[in-house]
Amino acid sequence: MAGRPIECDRAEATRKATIRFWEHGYRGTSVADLVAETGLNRFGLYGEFGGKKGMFLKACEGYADQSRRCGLEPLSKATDPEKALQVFFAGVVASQLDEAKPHGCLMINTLSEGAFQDPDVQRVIREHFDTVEKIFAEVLARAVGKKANAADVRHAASLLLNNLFGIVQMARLKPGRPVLERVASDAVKIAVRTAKSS
Amino acid sequence: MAGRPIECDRAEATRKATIRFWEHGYRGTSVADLVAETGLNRFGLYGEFGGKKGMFLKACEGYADQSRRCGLEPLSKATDPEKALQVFFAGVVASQLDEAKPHGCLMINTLSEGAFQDPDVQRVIREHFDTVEKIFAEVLARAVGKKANAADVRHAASLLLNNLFGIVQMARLKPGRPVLERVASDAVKIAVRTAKSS
DNA sequence: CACAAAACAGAACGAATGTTCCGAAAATGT
DNA sequence: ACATTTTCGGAACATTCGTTCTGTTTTGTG
Repeated sequence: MAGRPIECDRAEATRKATIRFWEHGYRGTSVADLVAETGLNRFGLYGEFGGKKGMFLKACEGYADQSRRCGLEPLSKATDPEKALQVFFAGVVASQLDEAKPHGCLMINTLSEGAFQDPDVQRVIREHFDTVEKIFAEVLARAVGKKANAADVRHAASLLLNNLFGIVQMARLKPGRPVLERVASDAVKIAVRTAKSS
Repeated sequence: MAGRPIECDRAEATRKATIRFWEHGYRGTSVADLVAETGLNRFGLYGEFGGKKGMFLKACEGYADQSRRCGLEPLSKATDPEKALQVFFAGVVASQLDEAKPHGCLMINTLSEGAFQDPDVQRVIREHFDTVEKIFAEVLARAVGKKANAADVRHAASLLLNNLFGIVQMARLKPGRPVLERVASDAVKIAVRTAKSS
């Protein structure tokens, strides 16, 4: 039962790997890159994460978790739902324009990558966006009030998710901050209006 | 001036290569794949296209060209602009749901791939979406009529492009045809209304 | 202080990558 | 028919890929 204790800091390694995957994608990241970036050695990488794919899964799970904790939880707790949505989307735009971060969103990037074909990866991504859409719907319902129609709210949430996808992709073309901000702002206004009208 | 005549059909080879890149991306397509798919041999591939990147560029150019010819030209020529936009977006949805075609859109897929970092590739993609947005704006202006405000129209075109991006990404999650169709339909309605209101 | 257990560092693996090169085959011009 | 020119088919190239394996070092336990 004795033995050398592990050196690796799983959390920190996952964080580093996430950045790398986020910026270069699954295919664009080699195990050598991961070793260099995370400080792990191959032994640890395979022992603790089960290789490249395992590491990618952990990265995705962590990213989704963080996204929901930082972005979505404030939405659920907000007293002014529409305002909260505006803040959320403004945050998305700001995040996309932040040059210190990789471009795009790891979840959305992965949607159009080969890695999405993997069942485990697909599960994480789908689960994430299911949650996002669900929370959108919940917040929209609160914004509308008691007379909310469930179908309209669900549809408005789809619109919102659609625009979220759009904004992140659009940001890659660097159309300028005002354009993105107005698109984001309008997307929220329109979604709220859609959720109301039947 | 004599010599064996070339066997390769450039147009057909480009078409085949386009399918492959569209489905698997730049990174996910190897030269061996291209050789197998197009029927070209390596000699022809390098001689006629200048290698993998050259082939990808030709594929992108051809795809953009075809997209504009089939999707956008009807928009420009339409007598009923709003109806034409509806038809256009319905076509996009149908295309995304068509299981005979690869998923997504080569242009949009490439936006979030490493290949987008290449200046030549980036030029083709940007040019394409500039054109798309410009035609959206032109059609929206016609839908609004003489009293169209240029800034509003431009913004509405951004909204439309944003939703186009969204729909294509959203389709990967396979949310069901009705959802996509309603998102598409609403996106057009909203854009037209936005272009009108000042 | 040994002994065993675990992790480290990196060599080694076969397969796949994009590209280049070369002998064989084929078609044209004389 | 012959020589020349060009393509063909695939071998060969050096890298790089993800993964495995093998000594060596470091730790905890008896």
